[in-house]
Amino acid sequence: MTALSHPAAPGPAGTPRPRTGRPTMAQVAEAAGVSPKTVSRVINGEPGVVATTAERVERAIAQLGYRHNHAAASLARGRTQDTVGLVIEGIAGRFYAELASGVEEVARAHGQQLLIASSEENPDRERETILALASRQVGGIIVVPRSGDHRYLRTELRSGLAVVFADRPPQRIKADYALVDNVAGAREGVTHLLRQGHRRIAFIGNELAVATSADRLEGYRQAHRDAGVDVDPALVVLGPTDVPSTEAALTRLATLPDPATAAFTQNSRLTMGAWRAIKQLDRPVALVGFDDFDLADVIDPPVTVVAQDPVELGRRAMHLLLRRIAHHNARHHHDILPTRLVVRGSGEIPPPRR
Amino acid sequence: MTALSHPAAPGPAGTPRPRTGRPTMAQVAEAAGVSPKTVSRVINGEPGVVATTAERVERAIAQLGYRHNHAAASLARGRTQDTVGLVIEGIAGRFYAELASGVEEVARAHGQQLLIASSEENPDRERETILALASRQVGGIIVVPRSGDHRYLRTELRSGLAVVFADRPPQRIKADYALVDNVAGAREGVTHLLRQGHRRIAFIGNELAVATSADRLEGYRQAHRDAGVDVDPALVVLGPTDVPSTEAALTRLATLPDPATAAFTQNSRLTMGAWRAIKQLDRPVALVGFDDFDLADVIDPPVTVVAQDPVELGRRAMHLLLRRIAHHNARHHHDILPTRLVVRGSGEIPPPRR
DNA sequence: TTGTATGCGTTATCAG
DNA sequence: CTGATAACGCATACAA
Repeated sequence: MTALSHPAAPGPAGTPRPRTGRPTMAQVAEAAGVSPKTVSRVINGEPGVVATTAERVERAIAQLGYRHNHAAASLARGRTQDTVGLVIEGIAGRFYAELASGVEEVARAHGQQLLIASSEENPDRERETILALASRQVGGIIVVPRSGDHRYLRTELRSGLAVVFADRPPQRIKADYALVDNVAGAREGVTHLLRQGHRRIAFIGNELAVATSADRLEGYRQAHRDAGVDVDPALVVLGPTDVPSTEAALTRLATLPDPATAAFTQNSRLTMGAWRAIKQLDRPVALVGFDDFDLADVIDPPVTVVAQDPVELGRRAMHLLLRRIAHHNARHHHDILPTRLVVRGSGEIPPPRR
Repeated sequence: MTALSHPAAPGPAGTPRPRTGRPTMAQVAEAAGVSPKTVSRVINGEPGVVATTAERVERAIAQLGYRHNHAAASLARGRTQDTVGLVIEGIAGRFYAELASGVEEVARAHGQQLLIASSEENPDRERETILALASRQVGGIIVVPRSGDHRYLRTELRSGLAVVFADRPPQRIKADYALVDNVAGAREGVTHLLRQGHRRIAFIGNELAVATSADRLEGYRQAHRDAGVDVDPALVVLGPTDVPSTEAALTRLATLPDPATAAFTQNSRLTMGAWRAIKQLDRPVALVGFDDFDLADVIDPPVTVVAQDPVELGRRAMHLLLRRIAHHNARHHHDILPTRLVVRGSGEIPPPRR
């Protein structure tokens, strides 16, 4: 009676089946008549295995349906080497989608698997999500931050986690980041309106806690300063995040006793909301938005935008991350991408005569 | 001379520092003056730890900056219990974004961390991506499949991986899935055009290898059959995937000797492409698209669509996955979601008089 | 209520 | 070129 007759028999002889039902390296090794270490070598493409042996191992792998256990490997190695994480506010929205595809493109070109997780626009969840990713032994993380204080990352950074910020800079810690030039972009968009003669330009944006918001407002202010025009604080509205509330905000601003004759909106959702409100008004209001969107050129009136390149932003962030992973002690790098004013509509909306 | 004087000394005494620079449970235990098991209890919220001890442990955790090592835990446990994966073709596009947010919503409600990975519209990458996720010990995976043969998943399914298909059914294997009713939706949209009197309706879609495409074409055929109208194969175009190629296709179909007077498009990108082409024509062409999109109601002419609910689709898929994880041997479930015809534009475009 | 011993599946070290 | 052995950090029995 051989050992094979008693597969369930305990004792030092025999290779126990793993609890998960998946075959292990030890089983593959036994089937191929080699040691586990040799199987490991074949799987990881390490040199020093003769072709015939490798082939035997490959066959055993195929026959048993063996799958590499990444958790075990990463535990044994100390840290994962081929996975990076991306934490974004939400998967919805063209901007994040494009940013993610830029990250992915570069990640794949460098043999890295990308894992995306969402923080749901919630600072607490942001922290949880990042730590969840870190505890899964990713080699590095790209964060589009929501929160205003990233000191909670100090522990991770000290322990060697590579972290890069995208679209918004880190706050209260030092780290690599890639951004678009929000100040210059907003300044250019608002200057475009000022050049047309507008003097009462509304600004509609998010809360200032989000850095991009503050920067775009700063650009709006700079444009006014450059043109020698005072900003009326009553025309600056911070808070709307969806289409209906933006519609309401714009309608209010355009029907003030001394109304806004133009508006600058801070992202494409707000731009669409503002555009819808303008359509309902009897008086035309000029509009420039930050970030381009589908059909902006064919709606009537078409919308002039400050276009950014989210795909490129993602690529840059991933490059920064790769560099940080390779050189943990390198100096911090910052990438600032330019924006591009896309003027649409031949007949711009002029300000009313006084 | 105590052991502490020789921190680097080998031997059974002393707790070695981990290679990653991150503190381990053993270090926390030592700092708190308890055993590793007690630390484990505190971390996992297991009962049976007196408050004062727990507090000591918490303090040690905070001071050392301890982070749970998920890889080690998942190895020791045999399988991750709180992570699920979602594999989609690409993050870009409103449909996938909304689907993902539906999945995420339910995942979070059930304490599951969601990891998203993209297959880049490539069947080979789809397989790699799924296996990569599986090797990371996720508890289950939701797949929006691209490939036409999923037998490669048999190994994973046998070994206990929970897999659910979303938006498109599995092929050549049995598994849970959640879909929208593509046949009925397309039939309703095309019937809408037939009721207006159109007899030459173009169909523009993707390759038939993608199941949704075939189903929507079937709906198109059924609508014709129900109305007693023959389908002209020359009006069925499969292949365009981007806006320019769709524009070209529609322009060609609308300028045939016996031209199409209406078109049904299979997804929102194709709809936008068709709409742009129609704008350039001197003759009006009626349009109905599958899947709704931003601004479809305000462009001129507005676009009637067969709307689906991708968020709900994601929710359903996640529910199926949770059920499958809980009951690995349950019967397979299939969820078919209805679509909704959204008629837009008061003045529909009539077919030309003969 | 707390601790001890053992194993999870893989990789690294070093010997053959 | 290949194999034995010892970690890796945590969880699970079971014992105290």
